[in-house]
Amino acid sequence: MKIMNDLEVIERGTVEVLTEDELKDCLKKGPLRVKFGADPTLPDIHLGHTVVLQKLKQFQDLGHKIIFVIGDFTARIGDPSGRMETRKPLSRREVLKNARTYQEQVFKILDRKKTKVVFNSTWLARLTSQDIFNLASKYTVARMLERDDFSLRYRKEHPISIHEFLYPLIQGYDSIVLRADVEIGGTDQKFNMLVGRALQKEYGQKPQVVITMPLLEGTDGTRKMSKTYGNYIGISEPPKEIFGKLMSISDELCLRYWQLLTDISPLALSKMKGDLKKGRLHPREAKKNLAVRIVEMYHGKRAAKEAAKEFEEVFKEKRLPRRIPRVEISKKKVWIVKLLTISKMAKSSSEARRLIQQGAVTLDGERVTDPEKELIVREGAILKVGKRRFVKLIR
RNA sequence: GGGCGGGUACCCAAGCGGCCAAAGGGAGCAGACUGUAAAUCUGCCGGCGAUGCCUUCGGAGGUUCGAAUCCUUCCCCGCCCA
Repeated sequence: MKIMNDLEVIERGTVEVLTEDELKDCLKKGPLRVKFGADPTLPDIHLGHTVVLQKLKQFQDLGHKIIFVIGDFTARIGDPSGRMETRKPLSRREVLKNARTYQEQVFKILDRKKTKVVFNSTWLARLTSQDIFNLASKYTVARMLERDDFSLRYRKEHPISIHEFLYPLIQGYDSIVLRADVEIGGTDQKFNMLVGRALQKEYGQKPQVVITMPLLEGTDGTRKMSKTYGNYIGISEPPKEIFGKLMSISDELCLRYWQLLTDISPLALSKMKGDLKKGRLHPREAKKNLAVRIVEMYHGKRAAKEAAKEFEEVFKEKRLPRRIPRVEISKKKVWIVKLLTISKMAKSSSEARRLIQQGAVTLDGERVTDPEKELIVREGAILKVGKRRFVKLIR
């Protein structure tokens, strides 16, 4: 009975479990070793990562052991998953720095006490070329080319480097070393994780159960959330930012975010769906609740409340934000274009001119339309560019 | 080793002697509309105190009144044959 219940919790929200039967068997045998790997290629983890992390948390709550593999070695090879081109290799220093912030952030979700953190360079850096050849002999080029991203690149005559073929093998080797019972990752990791399974078999181990989680769409609603696309929300961003970004997602995304990013029960979710459909709940409210909930998760109740309040004030009541960056102006008279560039509101004076011409600039609520305008700086004057960027002028 | 095709702005991609700061698309930014929605529409989208000037089309030279476009050379990339 307990097993059936655990199974239900584990499977909720997953895309695939390979295979369910194996998972059941494993559950019978007691606590599982659940592997989760992350290559510290970028310093911040964003909401997209949290989908998998929350699943891991559920495993922890059920009493299983999480092995968090920091791919300090693999990061330097570069995961080819979903890529149309080879990744640029990272320096050892960058990787280590990223790894540190990763850990900090990951434990906002995971229970530190129930997590074992390992660095895969510990064993991977020690492999001899002999070991690597041996490993490489366990898999074939044809099977590698089955992979979507590889075959696409191959067909399009884009380069594929040999080391990219090695990547899945190396990652799979982690599973062998760790004797993983289960590995969890996004759907983009399916291939790599399956290679791990195949290799475990080759090395005489019981193959790991592979669980894939959906990839979260970014704030643009189409592509997966990723820093390179600039459509991400980092969990370490200021509450105000997280709140604002969440408020500007589309209504369709809102429900998806509820489902994947919060611990909302299936029941509550379907109720919300119904309410939205029947007009009992305004989409904006649903979004606001979501924003509050998520900020709460990473910054606490108070921050969430404040962010919500300020949001209302600035955008609904058109009031000024609480904290406005100050810029000191020494001269009494300033050319507007200069003012915009020195206050970093515009990257170049060409851009400053453009913004003025497009009517994006106001000073104390008054629109500035003349790019040649010389203005007298009033202490505490508010310069606004676009809808949300403010600066206070100080003498 | 041989043959072929390429390197253009943040990305994709046209242009192949002047009309090119360089078509088109995407991203981004701004404005309108709104719920800071999304979608849509419009504009902008190298730099410069700026009706002009300066720097860009892989690098360096050259031809020409004039080069992203032609020539030489170098670097880089892909494919095919071996």
